[in-house]
Amino acid sequence: MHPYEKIRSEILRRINDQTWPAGHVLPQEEQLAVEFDVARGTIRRALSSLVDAGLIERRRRAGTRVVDRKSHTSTLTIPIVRQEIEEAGHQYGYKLIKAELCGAEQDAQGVFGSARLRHIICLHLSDGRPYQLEDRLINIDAITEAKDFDFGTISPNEWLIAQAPYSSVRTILRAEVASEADINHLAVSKNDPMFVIERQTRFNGVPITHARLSHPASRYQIVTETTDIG
Amino acid sequence: MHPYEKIRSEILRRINDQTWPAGHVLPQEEQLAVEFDVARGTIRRALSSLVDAGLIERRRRAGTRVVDRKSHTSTLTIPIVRQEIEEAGHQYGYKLIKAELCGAEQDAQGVFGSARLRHIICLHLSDGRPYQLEDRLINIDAITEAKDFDFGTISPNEWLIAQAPYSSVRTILRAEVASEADINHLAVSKNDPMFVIERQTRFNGVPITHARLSHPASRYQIVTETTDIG
DNA sequence: ATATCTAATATGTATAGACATATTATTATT
DNA sequence: AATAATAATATGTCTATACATATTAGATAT
Repeated sequence: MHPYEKIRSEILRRINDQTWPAGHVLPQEEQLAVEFDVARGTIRRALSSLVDAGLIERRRRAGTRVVDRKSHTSTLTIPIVRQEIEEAGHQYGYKLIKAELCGAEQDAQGVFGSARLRHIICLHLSDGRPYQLEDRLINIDAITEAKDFDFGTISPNEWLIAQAPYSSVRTILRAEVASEADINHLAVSKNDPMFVIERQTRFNGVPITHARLSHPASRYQIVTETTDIG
Repeated sequence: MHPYEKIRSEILRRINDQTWPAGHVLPQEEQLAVEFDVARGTIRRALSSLVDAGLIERRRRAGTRVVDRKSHTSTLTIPIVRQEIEEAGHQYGYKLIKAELCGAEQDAQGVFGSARLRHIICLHLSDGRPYQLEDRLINIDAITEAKDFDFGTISPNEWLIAQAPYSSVRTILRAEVASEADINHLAVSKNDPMFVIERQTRFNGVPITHARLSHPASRYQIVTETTDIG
């Protein structure tokens, strides 16, 4: 165990046992460096990982204080669907349903402005069973190669991640009742609940793509686990 | 803009425009330090934030390589429910439905072993309207104060976060059809979809609490946005 | 060929000192 | 009493150097 890890553990202990309760201002770096008999840089290393973990906040001149935790944060990882299915040990299948050019009329949220779009609907299968219905818009003014690409065998999901860089992603998670399209393609019934992921990516502010990914609720859930920094 | 930020941007640019495609091994720290005319520490600062962003991977002796992105990661923040409601500008309300001692029989997942438990069911309201139904088990062998605490006015959610430290959290997100309890307390109908958050916290490996938080799907969704490190 | 030991090496950690900068607290001015 | 200028200060960044360590590539032995 490195010195910075030992120091981090000790500080964590003091936060957890309320020696340093929420709102408490910690001793400054120089003082901690003296206490633990290390260089200031080592103290900074320990503290910065506690900042990342959301346990403390630091501000110049004001110092370091223990955060009053009002939320749980964890890292949400949404793999590309083929990967997800294959890692679960199943056979991945893909079917293109529709791929046509369109304009702003399909863009219900109006995020793409006046850009020309391609509208793609496709189905991802796990062991031949419908797993995810993908309904996607791609900005072909930004990704010109998307205009004529044949999505018959490669899904837009996969193609885009290899092709188009993105710098920011907005993800919405929600439950919905099965739509007409869901019922038609995902082998679900009227009134069945769906787990829907909506995702929008941008590159340097320019909207690249918007996707609605719907799953039968009975066959889908998202699990996240925080890493324990004892 | 600090030197390390400029360097990070430049490296990011090279990754995005495929100068350094997925799998490519970057020049080593010393070489980058010469190229950008900075100290090695500054290069490390730039690279480590790209590691955090999931864009590169580093291994001793093997070097630094561009990750083949197979997933989108973002930070999921689940605030405590009172905070969530009040920040949306609504009036928070709380109602205890049930709070009794029990044993392992209520622990469907069997995570608590033979620990004694307290089983609490309560309702969170937004402007008087049912918002979230909380069904929780607390390990009273680990949190002894929970045995006799009166949850009549303070919700276990809030009480626990102030009381009990946790070091790891497992969160499951899923869609379900309304259960009997949901229908009884959340003003939803049979067949209505629910958005369910299941959360289990541990402290140094000991299970502290398990909660099932259900919301009417029509009134709830989770939004996450990655920060753009252009 | 296969397994094991050995050396090379890129990243990881720690130190110590200098300077930068946001933010707060104090003082001076209106 | 409110506002603006000024000084103090804790954190943030950068440098330069030394040593540690995981991992790999090559040499050696089985």
